[in-house]
Amino acid sequence: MSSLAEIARICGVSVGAASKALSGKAGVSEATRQRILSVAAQHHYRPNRLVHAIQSGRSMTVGLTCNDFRNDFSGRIVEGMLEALYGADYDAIVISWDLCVHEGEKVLRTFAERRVDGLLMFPPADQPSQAYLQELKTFRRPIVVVDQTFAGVEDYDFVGSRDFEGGGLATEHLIGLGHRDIANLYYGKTSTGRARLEGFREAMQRHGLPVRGNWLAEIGRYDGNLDEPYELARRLLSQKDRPTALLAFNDPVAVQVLAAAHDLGVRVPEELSVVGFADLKMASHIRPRLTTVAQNPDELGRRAAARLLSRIGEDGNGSAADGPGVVERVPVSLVVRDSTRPPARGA
Amino acid sequence: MSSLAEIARICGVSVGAASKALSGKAGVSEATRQRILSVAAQHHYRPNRLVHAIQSGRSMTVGLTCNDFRNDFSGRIVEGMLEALYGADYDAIVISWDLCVHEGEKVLRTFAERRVDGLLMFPPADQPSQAYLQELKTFRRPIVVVDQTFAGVEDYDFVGSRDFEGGGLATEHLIGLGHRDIANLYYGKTSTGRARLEGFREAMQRHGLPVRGNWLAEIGRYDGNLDEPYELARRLLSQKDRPTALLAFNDPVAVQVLAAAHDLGVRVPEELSVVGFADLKMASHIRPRLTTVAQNPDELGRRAAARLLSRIGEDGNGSAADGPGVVERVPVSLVVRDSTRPPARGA
DNA sequence: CTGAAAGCGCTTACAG
DNA sequence: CTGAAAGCGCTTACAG
Repeated sequence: MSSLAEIARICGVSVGAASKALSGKAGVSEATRQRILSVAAQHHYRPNRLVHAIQSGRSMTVGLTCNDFRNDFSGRIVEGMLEALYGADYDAIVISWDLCVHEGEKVLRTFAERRVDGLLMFPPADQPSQAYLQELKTFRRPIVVVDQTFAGVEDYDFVGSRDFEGGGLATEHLIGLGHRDIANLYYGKTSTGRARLEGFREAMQRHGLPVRGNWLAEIGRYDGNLDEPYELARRLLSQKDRPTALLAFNDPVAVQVLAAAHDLGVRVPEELSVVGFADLKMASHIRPRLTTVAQNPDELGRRAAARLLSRIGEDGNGSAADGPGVVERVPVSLVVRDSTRPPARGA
Repeated sequence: MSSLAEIARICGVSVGAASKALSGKAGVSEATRQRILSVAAQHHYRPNRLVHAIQSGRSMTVGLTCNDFRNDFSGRIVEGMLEALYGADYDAIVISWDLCVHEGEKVLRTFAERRVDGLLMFPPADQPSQAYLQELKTFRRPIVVVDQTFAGVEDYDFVGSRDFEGGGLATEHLIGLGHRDIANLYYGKTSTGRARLEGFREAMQRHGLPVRGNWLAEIGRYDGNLDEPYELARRLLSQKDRPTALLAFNDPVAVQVLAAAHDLGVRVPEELSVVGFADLKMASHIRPRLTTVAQNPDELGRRAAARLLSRIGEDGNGSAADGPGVVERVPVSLVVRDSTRPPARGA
């Protein structure tokens, strides 16, 4: 990789002159500038941005920790982020959240040592260690938490979805169809899961409908296989007094509900209405097409990145010191498809 | 962010001494070292890795371009890469491939300016511009292409799956079940799609079975909605002489085939056997569970990263100059589930 | 054991 | 218009 010094030497000028010529600054004759420019192009000269980062104190990079890239939801969040960052000439250094949980402090140290200008945290359900939270405190740069909150990050900016409203929307939809016996397969370990459940509860209460204990199932372990959600759904649907409708934590869980119903011979939507959450691509691909609460992951990612960039712009290490973070909630909307319909039997 | 100079000043030593103490080098008394260490810890001193990158000529970062993070396949590749990189104390600067296609040269320039030590390219179907390929040539660092090849990158190292064998495996499975009338919904725009089709062709030929033109459908446009694959499947299955089995380009396409079959009232697997490719999570979640050719994306990612790291280790700008790149093919395997069974009517 | 100096690749005031 | 020098934050020979 040819250096400025080489270019300067070839052109017979000082590095200072070469620097000015290449950066478009005044102080060199047009002839000299052209000569330098052409030599630089010939030699594929690429200015070393690391130097600029050191000199300016801005690395023009942000750290990005993501829980998993395996689904259409987090993937689109990441894409939204990358898009917004790219537009601001920023790049992302990406580390998977798994590593954050297991070696969290080390990961944060890496980010600090690489002098990222800010941090985008897309956390999963697993609560990070105390050491991690501790290290976060000493991370003197803006942080934006995305989608999910957890204990210890209340002070940072947050961009998420209107999960509570989403839970309400889904419930209202089912109640509007005439359902009264509504089950909920929720994921209490995450802030989103709890909010959706609360939205459900509140809507049920508003309509004077009871939330029955045996129609409430909590997912304890959420992994890629989704074995537990499947089993829970199966158990729930095997009961004598089966619900006529079910709200799932999200689309993948809803797919497990469909699978369990299928395996038990319970027809959807004839005998059971199912609502998901997220509106992943799969939701409209499977049969029956899934009714779900659509989120806007791209927007989530873009807004999170935009907020971080604006914090970085504010300068003055806009970290926790500034007091409680700003909370932004992206709207959700109900998408009605084929997995819901009025109940067959009277409630 | 406190600097070494500050730490040194506080301790009343030279920066040189502080540097030695913190890096564990000899040349400072144990007492001094301890003092420096404790002051550094108190002030949350984080060495500036950008400086180290400049001094050593190694940034300990690699560029990673990915076509889309939206699915379980590419996501797991990326995770495999991040895992391997992290183990070698490397980090990834991630840019989405979309940007590579549209502003490819600019993206590569960014990587060059950030002095990444190598490049992991996970390309999609879209052929990048000439300007991009041109810029690639002047990128004097190792490059590893993953999963998919395209014209102009034959000289770089490549890590992909045994797509050809996979196509053969799937076909042999169907033939073994007694199918003779096998359709193929393929994606000719990608190297993987072409290889799978060839594997199919070769297997059919080996068994003396004809590949019928009207049972061969090429996907022209592959996007997230998969509207075209759905339509193609629908048309294919609406023919008078319907095939008894169908090979899909990949799992998402197979899901569209299931949807089309469902919508036409064609029962799977009773009237139609369907085989996918990839073994995404969804494959075992949907009903009927999908028979598919399993790939190993994590391994793909890990191997690609390992190969890149080894090239970087070799030093001497191991780029195209070294002649044709090494090609590595990760094995695939058939996973038989519920979407395939012997044909009902005689062939 | 400790400090002063050079150097990594650049930019930016400051002299000629 | 052009060059020499200082400085960004560090490391590493080289003197004391």
